[in-house]
Amino acid sequence: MAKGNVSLSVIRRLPRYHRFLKDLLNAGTVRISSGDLSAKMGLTASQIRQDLNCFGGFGQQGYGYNVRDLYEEISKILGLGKHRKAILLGAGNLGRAIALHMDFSSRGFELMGIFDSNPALMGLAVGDQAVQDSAGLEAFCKLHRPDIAILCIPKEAAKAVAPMLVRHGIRGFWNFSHYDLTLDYDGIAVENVHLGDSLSTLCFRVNELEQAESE
Amino acid sequence: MAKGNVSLSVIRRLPRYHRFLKDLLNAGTVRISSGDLSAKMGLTASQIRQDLNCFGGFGQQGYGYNVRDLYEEISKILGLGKHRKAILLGAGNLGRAIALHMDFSSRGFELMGIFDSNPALMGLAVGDQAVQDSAGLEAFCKLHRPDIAILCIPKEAAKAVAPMLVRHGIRGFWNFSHYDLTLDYDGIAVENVHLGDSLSTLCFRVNELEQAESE
DNA sequence: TAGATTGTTAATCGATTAACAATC
DNA sequence: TAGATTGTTAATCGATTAACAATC
Repeated sequence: MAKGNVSLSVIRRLPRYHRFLKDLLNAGTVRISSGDLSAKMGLTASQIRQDLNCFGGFGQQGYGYNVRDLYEEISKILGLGKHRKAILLGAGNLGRAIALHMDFSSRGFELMGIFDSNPALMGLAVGDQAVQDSAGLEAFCKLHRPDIAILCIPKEAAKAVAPMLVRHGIRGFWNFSHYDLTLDYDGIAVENVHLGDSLSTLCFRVNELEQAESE
Repeated sequence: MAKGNVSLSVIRRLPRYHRFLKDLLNAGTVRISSGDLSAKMGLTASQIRQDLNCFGGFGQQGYGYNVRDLYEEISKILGLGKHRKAILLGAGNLGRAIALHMDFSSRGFELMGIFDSNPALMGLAVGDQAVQDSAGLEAFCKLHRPDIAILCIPKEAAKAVAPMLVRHGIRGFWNFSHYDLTLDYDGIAVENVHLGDSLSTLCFRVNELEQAESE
């Protein structure tokens, strides 16, 4: 399945393929060619074939790709359905929304615990969980060995807690904080979600379009 | 200031420069060289100089860059501090968190209204706003002419409401839904935040690291 | 078999990095 | 002036696109 090192650009497109294939599957489509899929997704057919062939030949000449097979292959490649253990740090607005809004289980994760240091939030119900005191976080990690940590805490708190998490075997961070984990840790997967940066980018692009218009 | 067309890769780095410069400014740093900044940010000095020179020569040979000046230049380039009008569609967990968590005003936006179609949410207070009925959305748009719409609604709802928003002059979408706006509209800025895709990518990368370890 | 479409190699394009002359 | 560091051009690298032989 895996073929050496696949570039991050390719990997980042996989979840999107996965989504489109799921829709096709739900719509009852049995087969699709790279050409048809490219039209639906706004990519080139070449890129789709190139991307998929990083992982193996899933198609059939003259026919295209079987939607269900390809969907399941990509699920496997992504490693969804592994039930890794996740913990969430920070039960503020964003943290609570992430806990309630995301479908963790369909993406190979189980949310095992929600932690915060604010006494006012202790015991607060968030979905089927109760917010726990960060004071117990290290003991929890020792006992349960979570695989990934979701950081919905301020920059300084993230910086302070990260070494402990790494020491206890955390393998990935889903990082909503402004702390630059990538710079300090090696061999650990970090996915940054910088919402503020995204909004700033939108601001730039709206201005750019407006300027182009008035010229 | 603007120098023709700047690539999206460069633009996406600007908010990050902006953040680091703000930190330097708060720390009282007066000047910084591309070399020092590159070490802090994990980039090459070359790239920093290349990026900045898309917009003009902000440095001084033999000295480097003045932190405050550069910070303000980038603010200007991004167009922060313009007070554009934003509306938020979808007052679910994610929508409410975005409304409460983001600092819109420091990024050139003013959140003018929050809309939802769920009767149970009507009038609910979210920060200093109350959730309004989507039934009144078109009239609101006609009257207030919002610049951007934040979509925290399901795919089908996004698809249904987008044409109306575009008709009333929306210039940008901050899109948290799975609807692919980019495919249907031209000349409108779309920033997608696909949280699910990001989580799936993390899943892949954690697996990849683990496999590499066991080899 | 003929038509369609893949898998894969080669060509192109764009982005990053290196190098260095200009200059503060 | 000498040292430092930019702005900018040239070289490298990687990603995307095009082309086509293989083959279902």
